Amino acid sequence: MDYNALAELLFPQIQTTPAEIEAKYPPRNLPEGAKVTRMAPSPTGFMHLGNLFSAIVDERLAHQSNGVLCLRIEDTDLKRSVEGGVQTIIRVFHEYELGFDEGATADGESGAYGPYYQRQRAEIYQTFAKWLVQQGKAYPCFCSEEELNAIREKQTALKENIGYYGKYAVYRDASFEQIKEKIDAGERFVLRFRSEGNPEKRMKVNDLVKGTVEFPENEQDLVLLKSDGIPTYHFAHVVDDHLMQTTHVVRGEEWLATLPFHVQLFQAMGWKLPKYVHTSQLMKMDGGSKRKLSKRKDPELALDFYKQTGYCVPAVKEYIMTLLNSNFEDWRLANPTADLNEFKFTTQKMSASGSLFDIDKLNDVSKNVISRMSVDQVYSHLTSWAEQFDPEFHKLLTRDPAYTRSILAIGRGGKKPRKDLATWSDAKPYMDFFFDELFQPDYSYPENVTEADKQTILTRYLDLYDPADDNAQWFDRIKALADEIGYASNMKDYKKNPEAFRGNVGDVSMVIRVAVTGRQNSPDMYEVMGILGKEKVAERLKKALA
RNA sequence: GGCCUGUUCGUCAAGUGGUUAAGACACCGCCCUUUCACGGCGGGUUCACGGGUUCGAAUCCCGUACAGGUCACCA
Repeated sequence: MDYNALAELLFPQIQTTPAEIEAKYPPRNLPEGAKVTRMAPSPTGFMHLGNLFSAIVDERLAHQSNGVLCLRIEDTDLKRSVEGGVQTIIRVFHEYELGFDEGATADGESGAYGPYYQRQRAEIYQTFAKWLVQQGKAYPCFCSEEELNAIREKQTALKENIGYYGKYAVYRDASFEQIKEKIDAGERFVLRFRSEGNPEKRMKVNDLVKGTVEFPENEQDLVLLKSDGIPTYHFAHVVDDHLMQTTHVVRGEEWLATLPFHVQLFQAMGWKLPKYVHTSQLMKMDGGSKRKLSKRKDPELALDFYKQTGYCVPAVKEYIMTLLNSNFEDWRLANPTADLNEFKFTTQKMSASGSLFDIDKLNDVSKNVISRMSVDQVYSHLTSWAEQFDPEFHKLLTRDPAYTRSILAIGRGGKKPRKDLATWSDAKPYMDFFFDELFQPDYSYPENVTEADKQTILTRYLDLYDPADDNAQWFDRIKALADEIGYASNMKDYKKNPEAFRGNVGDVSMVIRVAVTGRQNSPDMYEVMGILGKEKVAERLKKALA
C-alpha cells in the first residue's frame, strides 16, 4: 500500500506539513517548574460544580507555579454548542476569580498558541491526521451507523469485547483501489487509528491522583476524525495539548478508561506525554447509596444555584478546597484570615476516591466566611445579591444604608462573631423584623406568663426604655421590673427556689422580645432596640398591647 | 459482561508495619447564657469481608463483596 498516495487521496486539500505547524508553536518562555494547564469545556453554557472543581485545580497548579492557564473551547460537537455558551463560561469563571492567561475571551481570543476554538483548528488536526496516514498509522473507515450497530450486536451475542478491532475492523486492510472507489463515489469516511496494541500486554501510566494505573494495551481502532473532518475529543486532546504545551492535564476520572488510547496516540505522534491529574467524581447521597451528581435531579450541581441562593464565591471555593486538599481545613484553622491563594495546593493531597457533596459542610464553611467579613463587605455583597434576586428587599436594605449596616454589625467582629448567615437569602428571615414592611409578628409569649402580667410588663416597659442607657443599665431596668411584679431578677435565686416566683427575668425579657421583634429568637435585645430607636420600640410595644 | 478505579465514624478525612486510629461537619447530651447565635466540654461497636506475610497489619500480598467509571462519528 502506498500510504502517501492514500494520504493525498484522503486529504488533497491539506498541503501544510506537521513541521510548519510545529514551528508556529515555539517553546514557552516560562520559569523553571512552571505548569501549563487548561480548562477545556464544551460551550454548553451549563456550568456545574464539576467544572469548578477541576478549574480550581487547573488554576492553582498554573498560578502557584507562575505558569499559564488557558481556556480552550471544545466545540467539536455541534450538539453541545449553545449560543452564548462561551460567554457564560467566561462570566462564571470570572465570578469565581479564576483568571485565564490566554485562550477564548468574551469577544474572541488572545494568546500566541491559538486558535483556542477547536473548530477553527480543523486544518491543524487534518495535517497531523494526514501525516498519520502517510505513516500507515491511520486509515479511512466507511462503515455506516447500521453496520457498526450490527457489529456490536453480534459481539454482544457472542459475549466478545465490543468495538472496532481485529476481524471486526473491516476497513483496516482495505486496498487502495477499494478506498479510491468509495472516495470517487463520494462516500464519507471517518479516519481511524491503526492500533498496534496487544491486549495481552499491559501498560502502565502514572496519574498524579490515582498513582500508577495499569491497563491492557488498547487494540481498538478508534476514530480520530469524524466524517465532517472534525476530530474526536481524543485526537483533539493529543494535538492541542501537545501544541499548546500543556504540562498537566486535569480532567474527571471518567477519562481514565481512554487513557491507554491517549498514551498510544502520543507515542504514535512521537510526542511527550503530559502529566495527568484525574480528579475523582463528586457524589451525592441518594436514599442509601452514593451516586454521581446529576444535572436533572440535583439543582445544587449547577453553579447558578449557588448564585441564586446567595452563597458567596469565596465560600464555595473554600468548600471545594476542603474536598480537593484534605489539609486545607487545618491550614484555614491556623490562618483564618489569609487569602485562599496563599494555601499551598498539591496534587498529592487530592483524594483518589469520590467525595460526597455535603451541603451542611458548605453552610458551615460559608457561615465562617461571612462571619469574618466586615460590615461594609457584608452590606455590599448582600445588597448586590438582593438587587438581582430580591428587588423588594433590596429597596428596603438600601433605603437607609446606615440603618442596614447597624443591623449587620450586630455581633460582628471580635473573637466569637455571630454566625447567622450561610447565604444571602438567609438574611431576610434573620433581619426582617427590623423593617415594618416585613414585620409579621408571631406573638407567642412564654406560657407561664399570664395575660395580665404580659400587659403589665409591656405597659411598664413603655416608660422604662431609655436609649441613653448602657447595656448594664438597660438590663437593670428589666430586672427591676421583674422584681416589681414578683418575677426573679436573679436566675440563681430562681433556680434555687422556682416556687417562690411568678417567673424569672428571662420571661420578662422574652415578653419584651416577642413584642418588639415578633418572635422568640433574636439577636441581643439591647442592640436591637438601639437600632430600632425609642419611637419604634414604643410603637411595637403598643402594637403588641393592642 | 470485559476493563479500570475506589472502600478508615452518618459525611469530609489524617494515616506510608508498632498511634489510646487525629481533626472538621452533622447529630445527641451538658455547660455558658434574658432568647437566638457564638463559645466550651462530653458522647457514638469507624479501618468492607475472608485468608495469608509478620513478633506485630488500617497500612504489604491474594481472593471476595459492594460502589463508581468506561466500553459512540459525545465530551
